[in-house]
This record gives sequence, C-alpha cells and structure tokens, in this order.
Amino acid sequence: MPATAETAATAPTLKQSTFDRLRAMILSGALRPGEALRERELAVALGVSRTPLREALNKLEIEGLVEGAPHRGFRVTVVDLKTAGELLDLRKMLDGYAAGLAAESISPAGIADLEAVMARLARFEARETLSLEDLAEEVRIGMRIHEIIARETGHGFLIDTLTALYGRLSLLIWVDVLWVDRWELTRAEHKEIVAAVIARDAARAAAAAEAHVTRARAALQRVVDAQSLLHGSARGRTGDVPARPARRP
Amino acid sequence: MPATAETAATAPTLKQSTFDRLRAMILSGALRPGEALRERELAVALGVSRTPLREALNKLEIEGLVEGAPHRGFRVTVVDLKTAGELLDLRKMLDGYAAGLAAESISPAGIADLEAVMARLARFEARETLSLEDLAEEVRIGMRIHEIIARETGHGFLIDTLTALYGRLSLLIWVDVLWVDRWELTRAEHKEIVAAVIARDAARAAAAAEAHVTRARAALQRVVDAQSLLHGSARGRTGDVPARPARRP
DNA sequence: GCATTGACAATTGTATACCATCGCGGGCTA
DNA sequence: TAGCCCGCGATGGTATACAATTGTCAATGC
Repeated sequence: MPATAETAATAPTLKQSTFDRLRAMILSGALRPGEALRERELAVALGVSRTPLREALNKLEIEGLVEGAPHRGFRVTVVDLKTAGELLDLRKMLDGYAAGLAAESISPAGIADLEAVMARLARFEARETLSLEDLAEEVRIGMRIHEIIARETGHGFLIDTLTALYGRLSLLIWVDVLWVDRWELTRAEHKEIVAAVIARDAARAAAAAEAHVTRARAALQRVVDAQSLLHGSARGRTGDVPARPARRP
Repeated sequence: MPATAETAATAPTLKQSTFDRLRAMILSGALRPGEALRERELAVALGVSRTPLREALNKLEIEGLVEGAPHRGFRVTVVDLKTAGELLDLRKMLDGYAAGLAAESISPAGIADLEAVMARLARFEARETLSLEDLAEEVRIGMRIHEIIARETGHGFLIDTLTALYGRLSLLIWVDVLWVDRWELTRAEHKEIVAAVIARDAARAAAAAEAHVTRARAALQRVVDAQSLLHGSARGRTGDVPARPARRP
C-alpha cells in the first residue's frame, strides 16, 4: 500500500510518477474539487498514454482523492462539511494514537526532521504580522509535522490511513480556516506536540495531538451549526459543484 | 473510495467485477498470500483483457491486498506477525469507535440484519461439538457482524478503513486461530456487542468491541512471544514465501 | 571452486488503434 | 410545455506491438 507521497519526479515507472503528479496537482489545488478529469485530455497534458494514466486514476480513487462513476469518468473528490466532521472525529483518535506511538519509537532521523521543521517555524515567532505567503508556509509546516509523526510511528497501515485522511481533509478548502484563524494557538499546539514527541512522552504527545484536533473540530462544528441555522437543512453546502463542462462547440 | 465488497457478479463494468472477483479470491484463500499474480495468465483465467485486470490490481494494491514492485508484477500481500499486531492494535480502537457510532445511529434495516445473523449464530448454541464446517461458518458470521456494524456507522471513511483492515487481517492465516481457539468466548463477545448495539447503548457497545479485540490481541501476543523465544530473533515468521515460480520448460 | 560477466527469455510497462457502450443534451413532436 | 428520440462525445474494453527491466543460466576468468 505505497501511497508514495515523496517520490515525485524520479519514479521508476510512468504509472508511479503519473500517480504522484496527479496527487500533487490535486493537493496543491491545481485540480480543484469537483473538476472533471477527462482521460485523453489529461493524458495529453501529462504527456503519457491512457494506460498509465488510468491506472493512476484508479489508485487515486481507492485513496479517495478522485471519484469515478461508470462511463462518466473521474472527478476530483468533493468533501462536504458532514464528511469533514467525520474525518476530523476520526483524526482526533488516530492523531493521538500516532503521536503516542511516535513518541515511543521516534528515530534520531525523525527527531532531526522535527527539529528542522521547528526551526522553520521559529522564523515566524517574532513577527507581529504575517503575510499570506507566511500563513501558507505555516500551513505547509503543520502538514509536514503530522507527516513526520505519522512516518515515525513505523506503522504501515496507520501511515497509509493518515495519508488518505490528510489528503481528503485538505480537499475541503475551508479546512485551512480552522488552523489559520487562530494561528498563534495552532502554532503553540504544534510546538507542544513536537516537544512531547521529542521528549518521548507518549501520554503528553497523545493528549496534545488530540487537543489540537479537538479545537479544529469544534471550530468546524460552529461553522456547521451556523450553516444549518442559516439554511434550515442540516446538510453541508460545499458540494455544489458544476457538472461536466459544456461540450466543445 | 468504493471498496465495493458486495457487488460481485453483476457489476456494471469489467474493471469493477474483476476487482470484486479478485478480492473474493484472495479473501477466500483461492489466491494465497505470497502467490505471484501473472497478468496474462490471470487475464486468461478470468476471461478479461489485461486493461481491466491491471486496473483492478492497482486498486487492490492501494487497498493493501496485493503488493506490486516495478517490472515484477503483483503478488498477494504477505502479513507478518508484527504487522498483524499493529493491525489489531488499531482495530481495537476503530472497532470500539465503530460500535459506539453504530449503536447511536443504527437503522431498522441494520437491526434486522444483525438479528438475522444472530439467528444463524443461535443454531450453534445448543450443540456440544462443532464440525470444521460449523467453525468456518461461525467465523464467517463473525466477519459479517463486524461488516454490518461498520456499515451502520454511516461513516464512509471509517467503513473503507475497516474494510481494508479486516481484509489485511484475514490474510494472516493464523488469525482465525485467535477466534476459533476459544469459540464459546468469541461467540459470547459477539452476542454482547450486538446486543449493546441493538440496545443503542453506545458506551457498552464500544467497551464490548474493544474487549473483544483486546482478547484476540493478547492471544496473538502470546504467539509472538513464544516465537521470539523459540527463534531468538524477534521478527515474525509468516512471510517465508516462495519466490517467483520456475520458468516454464 | 567461486565470483563476475554477458546474453537470453520471460514478464511487465507503455503506446496505439479500434470498437462497444453509455450519458447527456439538443431538437423534434404531440 | 412535456416527453421522446437520436446522435455526439466520452469512457470502457480488446487486441496488438514494442520497449524496458529483471532474473537466470552458462561461459569465463581468477
């Protein structure tokens, strides 16, 4: 279950590199949720034939980044608020578990990676105001922290599950608001999690990771509640996405 | 992230039905862990061309039922004892969570399904001795219970994760021993879980599900410990699998 | 005897052409 | 206007050819 996120350009096979490239394009927003992915068009754009492209799309479908329907092709997965809530609920549990495991078994290389990331984070500490660029960078750093922690659990299935979970969550555009909104808090939480992991304090790390997600979950819940008040219905309203684009003239 | 386990024969596309059939063949043991899957051969055997077959294999790879290496094709995933322990640890948490969720939100149809399954289980209650057939049936019933509970959570990502988790675990041949060994206990635990879910008692359901897996985890741990005593080394010893079969003459 | 090298065969990886089938939308009709 | 029909465009699937890579086997050299 590779979920290869790191090997981007220098992949041994086109299938693999296409998978990686598509993945990156989706996560970076170059391909937006709901966007239809036409095989032949995409194949030309990526410079590959349909064969490796279709295999990559099928893998992404199982990972949950794209959805496919028979004879209607694939489109980038649309995550609604209800689903996002479920994902965060699960993430609370899994992130806590992962942080605890990582604290118990982190490697020197893992510690070095975490320290390097925290150094990047420290650059922002002193500043009074942050540019949008800076905020984006901080979000990336946050993702990176969780990736490293997941990796350092050494728990293959957990890593794959968290990878899919993070990927799905990042498809919900609004999710960044949950962290960016109160950035000092988020940063402090990240520092606490990393400190606990490096200190090999499993209980503290797990608690910190859970608290971190719990806060985001609560923020999301406020959004959901506000929406259901506004619209009467309880269903999330992120999934309103254009159907297939108009036919070419 | 479909992980369609039910739609076996009447799938709309060959890709889908091939995926389902392969999945069933692996889980039923018709394709054994470590067995090499040669494309052309398999394609002929299944009566499809290489294209849908490869798409199915790629999906199964992400789901973790097969492993593929570049230019060396796919083989059925081999699960070692260490991995199995990790999977059970995670399952403890997720099964508990799922049982709690299911208890809160189970549908009338779900209750009916559970009651139907329990009726099948009741047939074995009175018996003094069980045939191997009976034991196999009880194992199937156990799987079914957990499937229903997962489904009734209505939590898409959780369902997919548990599906992959159960699938991977069932690749470890020995795992059945954990349940079959003390079958009266297992049966009682299943009854308790189902009863709690039907009674919509989330806390009790979660506790029962966790206890259920905890017992199996402990049994597995005894095996692992015994092995490491026997062989000195701590590594699991299930992965000893023949390499690629000899060339055809 | 054993390690190294090099050619070979089997298998996967990729490209491409072609046909079948399905969905959608436009346009016709009542 | 509502509903049916038809055809275009897209995906799903097959067959085939070829490129790339791996592992084997045997000959070679130390």
